[in-house]
Amino acid sequence: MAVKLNLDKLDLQIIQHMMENAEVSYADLGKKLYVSGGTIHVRIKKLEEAGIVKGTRLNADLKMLGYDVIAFIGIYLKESSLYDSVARELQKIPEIVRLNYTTGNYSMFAEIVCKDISQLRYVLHDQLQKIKGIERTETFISLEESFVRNVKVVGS
Amino acid sequence: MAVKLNLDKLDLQIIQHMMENAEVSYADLGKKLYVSGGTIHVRIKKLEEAGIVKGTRLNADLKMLGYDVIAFIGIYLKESSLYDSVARELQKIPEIVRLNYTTGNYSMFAEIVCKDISQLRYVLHDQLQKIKGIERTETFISLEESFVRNVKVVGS
DNA sequence: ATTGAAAGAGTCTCAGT
DNA sequence: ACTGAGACTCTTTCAAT
Repeated sequence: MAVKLNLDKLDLQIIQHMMENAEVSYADLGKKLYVSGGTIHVRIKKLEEAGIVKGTRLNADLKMLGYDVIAFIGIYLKESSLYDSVARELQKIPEIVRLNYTTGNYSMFAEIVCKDISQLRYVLHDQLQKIKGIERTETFISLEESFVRNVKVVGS
Repeated sequence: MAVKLNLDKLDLQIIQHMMENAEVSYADLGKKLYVSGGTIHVRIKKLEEAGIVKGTRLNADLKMLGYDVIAFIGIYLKESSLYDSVARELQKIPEIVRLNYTTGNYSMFAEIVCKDISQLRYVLHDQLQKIKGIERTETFISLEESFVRNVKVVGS
C-alpha cells in the first residue's frame, strides 16, 4: 500500500505547495523552487503516473452554500461482522461524507454535513435508526472548526 | 456567515463537478451541462468573487507518501474556557490536521495523520500530555477508510 | 534529470445578440 | 445572461545538454 518511491525534496515541495493552491503556473512554482517550469512539469507527470497525485479539486465554501452543520457520529454495532453491510447502507445517505472503521469505543466513525439541525435530526433519527446492525450512536456537533489543513510532507 | 446568494442549478452543477475533478476544461464542462465554455467561465468568476469558490487543491495520496495512520482524538478539557489556548497549542503540532470544538462527551475533537504508530504514540504521549488544560484524551485509530466524498449540493 | 523554445490547448476578454 | 472569436497565457512536447 505505502509504496516507497524515490521522492526527493523537490517532489515533496511541489506536493506541499499545490495541496494548498493548485492554481499556480509551472513557471511560477519553478521560480519559487529554483528550477525551470519544465522540471515542475516532468515531476508532476511522474507523480501522476505513480498514482501519488490524482488531479485537482475545487475548494468550495460549504457554509456559504448553506451547509452550516458538521457533526461527527460514533457508531456502535451489534456485531462487528456487520461492518460491511452497515457501511453500504451509510453510503446511500448523501449527507454522510466520510466513514472510518476504528479502534476504541465505537465500531465506526462517520462525518456528516447538513444544511441545518433539522436535517441532521432527520438523518440521525429517521435514517440511521432504520439501518439493521446499528446498536446506537453518539453525535458530536461541531460548534466551531478551529482549523483544517494538510499534513506537512516536507520540512520548509 | 451563510450568505444566501442567487445560485441557480448551473452554479451548483459546476461546483459539484469540479469538487470531484477540477481539471476539466470549461469547454468540456460546458458541453456536459449544455452551455458554452464562456458561460462556465463567467459563472466560476462570479463564484470566486463571491468567495464561494477558493481555488483548487492538489489531491495527493497520503498513504503512498508514507502517511499510513489516521486517528481521531476526543479531548476532555479541565475547563471549557481553556479552548482557545489549547487550540493554539494543538495548531503547533503539524500532525494534527483538523480541530473542532464540539458538543457532547468531548470538548474538542481532533484528527491526526502520522507516518506510523510510533509517531502517533509520540504525539499523543509526549506532546499532548504537555499541553496545560487537557484533562485526558481518547484515541480512535482508523483501521480502514470506507469512503470520503463531497456533500451533494445539487440533485442530478 | 534539467532546460528552453516551439506547438498545442485552455483561459480570459469583449463585442454582438 | 449567453455566445463565439481573438488575444493571451499555460501546458506539453522535444531536441540539446
